[in-house]
Amino acid sequence: MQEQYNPQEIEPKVQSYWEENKTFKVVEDENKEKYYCLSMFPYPSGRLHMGHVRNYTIGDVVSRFQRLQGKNVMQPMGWDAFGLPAENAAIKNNTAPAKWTYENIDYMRNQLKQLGFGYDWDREIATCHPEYYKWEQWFFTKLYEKGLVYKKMSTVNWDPVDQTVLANEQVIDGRGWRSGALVEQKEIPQWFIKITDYAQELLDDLDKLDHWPEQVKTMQRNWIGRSEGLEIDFKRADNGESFTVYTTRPDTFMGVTYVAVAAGHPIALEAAQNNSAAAAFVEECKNTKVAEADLATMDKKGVATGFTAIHPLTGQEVPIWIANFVLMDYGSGAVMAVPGHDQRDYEFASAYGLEIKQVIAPVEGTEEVADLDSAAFTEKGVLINSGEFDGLEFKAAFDAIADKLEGIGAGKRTVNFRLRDWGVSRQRYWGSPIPMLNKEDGSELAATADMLPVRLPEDVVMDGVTSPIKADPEWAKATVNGETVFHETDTFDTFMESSWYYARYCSPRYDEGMLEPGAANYWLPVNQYIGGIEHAILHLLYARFFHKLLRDFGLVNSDEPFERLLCQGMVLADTYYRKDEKGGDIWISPLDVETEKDDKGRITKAWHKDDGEPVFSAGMSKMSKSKNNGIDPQTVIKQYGADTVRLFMMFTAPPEQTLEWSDSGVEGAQRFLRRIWKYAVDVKNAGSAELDLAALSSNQKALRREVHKAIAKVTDDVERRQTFNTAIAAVMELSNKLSKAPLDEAQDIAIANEALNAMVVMLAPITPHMCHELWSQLGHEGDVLDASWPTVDQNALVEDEKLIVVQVNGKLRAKLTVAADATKEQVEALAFGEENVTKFTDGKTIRKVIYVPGKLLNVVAN
RNA sequence: GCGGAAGUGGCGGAAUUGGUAGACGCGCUGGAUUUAGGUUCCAGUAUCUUCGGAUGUGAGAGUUCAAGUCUCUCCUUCCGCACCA
Repeated sequence: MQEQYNPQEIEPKVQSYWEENKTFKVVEDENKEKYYCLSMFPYPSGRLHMGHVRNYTIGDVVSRFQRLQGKNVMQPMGWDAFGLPAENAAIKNNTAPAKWTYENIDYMRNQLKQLGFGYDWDREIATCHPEYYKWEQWFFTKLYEKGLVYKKMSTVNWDPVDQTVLANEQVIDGRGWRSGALVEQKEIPQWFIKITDYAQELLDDLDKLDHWPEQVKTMQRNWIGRSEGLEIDFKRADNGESFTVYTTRPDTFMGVTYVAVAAGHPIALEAAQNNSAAAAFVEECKNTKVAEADLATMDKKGVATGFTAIHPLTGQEVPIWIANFVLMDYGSGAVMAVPGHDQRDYEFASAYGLEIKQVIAPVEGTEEVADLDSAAFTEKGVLINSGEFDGLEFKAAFDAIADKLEGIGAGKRTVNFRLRDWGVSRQRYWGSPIPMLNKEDGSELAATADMLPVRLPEDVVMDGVTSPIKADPEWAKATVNGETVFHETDTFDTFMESSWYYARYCSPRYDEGMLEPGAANYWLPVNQYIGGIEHAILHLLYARFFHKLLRDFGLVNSDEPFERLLCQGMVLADTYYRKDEKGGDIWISPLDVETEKDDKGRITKAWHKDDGEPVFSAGMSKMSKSKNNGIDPQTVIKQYGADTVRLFMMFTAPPEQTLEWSDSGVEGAQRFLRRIWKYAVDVKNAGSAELDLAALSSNQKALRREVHKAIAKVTDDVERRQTFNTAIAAVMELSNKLSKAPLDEAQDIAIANEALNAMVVMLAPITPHMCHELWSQLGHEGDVLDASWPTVDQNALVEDEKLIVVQVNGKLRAKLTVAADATKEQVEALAFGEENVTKFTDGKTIRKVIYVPGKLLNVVAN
């Protein structure tokens, strides 16, 4: 056995072993418990970044741990290969998105192999392959047949110079990123999938997801946003036409002093025709981004339409306004405004001098105050100034007003969802073509089975503005039953591909259908899904939705795709900058910066390695190109090896928190691996001995207790708590103790061997290359992955003595070692024998003595 | 704006059910080994201190024998918001 730990030699050797032995290839096996561990597949952007390394290390640790539990583990990997960045890169590098993507995939696959991740590469998929998107297109046509897909006009960001649709990301400060033109809103026909039909089930089934983070479930609940309210019909005073508003607060109905409609609402458009102020405002509202955050933070602005509406109960006329905060896509595009009891309505009314009427008063006995001179009173309370409804509280008022309106045919109780139908049309090239056909008469039909897949041409030239399949009029032409039809030239939202890839991994090459039923139902649901918290809402909601669609088509037999979810945190690094002549920031890579510290370890100086001139620290932020603080995994692997990087990632922070990159932390991780290696060498040189429990001295028993305590803690930390950092800390603590223990007597050596074998297996999921090598060096036949996880000897955990903490008035005053079965009286007697206890109780009356058996004694005295 | 999360030594973090705050690692200080640098090993390392102790988990209040942990108010930072993936 080599004296020194040498990862550069071990890692390629072990990786070849895995490859040659197909160690991670799996097939369905009814005799074994299955475990499907999935990490979110990457977008093939070029090179792996540290966020990927963290994500996939967690997945690999879980997979290898489960395999060591004897399960049939599937861990696949693939590529979320469609998307906007490929188009941009292709334009920039004068290549085609397909070529760029495939090259990236080849490079990144190799990087993943160098990190030692145990994937079944025979299951690899790339979503841009026609064999993959074919089935997604097929499924879409089935959804169309079932009425779950429809076309409607919807708003997009429109660049009037480039004559193209922009993604939100391509709109910077309200302007197109290439042209610099002011972006407009434009309505174009787009395809939608009826996710709202499943809103209630998507909400209800969150309760089944016991192993999802509570925060993710809460975010999804809020996103779905179920509310119970009332649709109310108002009639225009001038022409009697009615329009609908939706409210969740019908109790405030008698406080309505105006009505607000979105700029795209028919009433707004009508007003714009004969009112120049309204026309100008409608025009102005076109110049905003479609992102919700932008809408919500805009100044509340509006203009009167000049029309009035009749309040259905009082008969009063209230003005109709156009307001920029009313969303056309949500509800009916119109709201009733109650400025007394809604803060947004209040601000709008204050700005435009509209009436503010109080109709709700605080419930008596509460400390709430309604001061309508400063703000709206938005709490629920008692109705006032509401005629026959005065004195009612929220629930009673809701029902009374709903009954009344339903009685006169002016209202209807409704359940509303904030969730909107899923718009899947994108006007971009690098995506799966939407398998729909347009006839010359304007009607539509789904692509027929023999037309699938509708192939995206890969050998194209990007002009930077128009999608190649839109630019080529020949591409769209097709014939159905002798009639000329035109393919839809929009492509799918890339969330379509990522909504079902987890299922395709079960039968990735199956060509008879979307999923091979036996395989899908063997492996699904995914036992453990791992990915970034940024996907907490959209991706995870769409995938849950898709799973329910697959179920309703009989393709899977479960209700939910992901049993257990872990959302890992971001990877941060130091940022440093200098100012250029114009005062702009020049970001300097942390790799180029050196620092000096004072005798407390605080950084006192930082300078650039090249010129020695000072640089400024801007703290830690997410690794990114813009801050120039990315650390390339490749460089670090080359220097320290994959095991060190994996260990650092798992040790430095719990998986769900942000992780701060630190070069010295990486060195610390390597140090630990070297110590383990050295300990293995020492133990091997000491020879072997049979463990004889009866022959153990009390020190040996105590050491062995530490070994088994560590096994218990590591097992619980990895399996239940998923706090890999504390699991590693426990192994470090154990290794510190072991390396200080003697290796002289036979039983010293027996315990050391037991402990070393346990440590190698426990570390195998995290640092698999080193442990693979150590396992065989220690004389074991076969792969460490086929070893069994160490078991806790409960007898070894039994303690003869306990440490009792003695407090006086809650402050620590003494520590006692007592027999494990000592009674409260015995402990108390011992405690009062302690000088430091009597010192603080002298002259005081003992009020109470609290005893927590085996742990703590607190004397309350005054 | 709405929604979610997090604030503990010089730093990353630990404390799992309300019971010894700071495990483990980094950094730093001192020492040993080394021609030197690096490596490795040993010891120390929350703050203040009259050396008895006192204080200390973002700020302020509360519950409790006991609060990092529970309750309320506030502050700060980070993440998501439907066409980035």
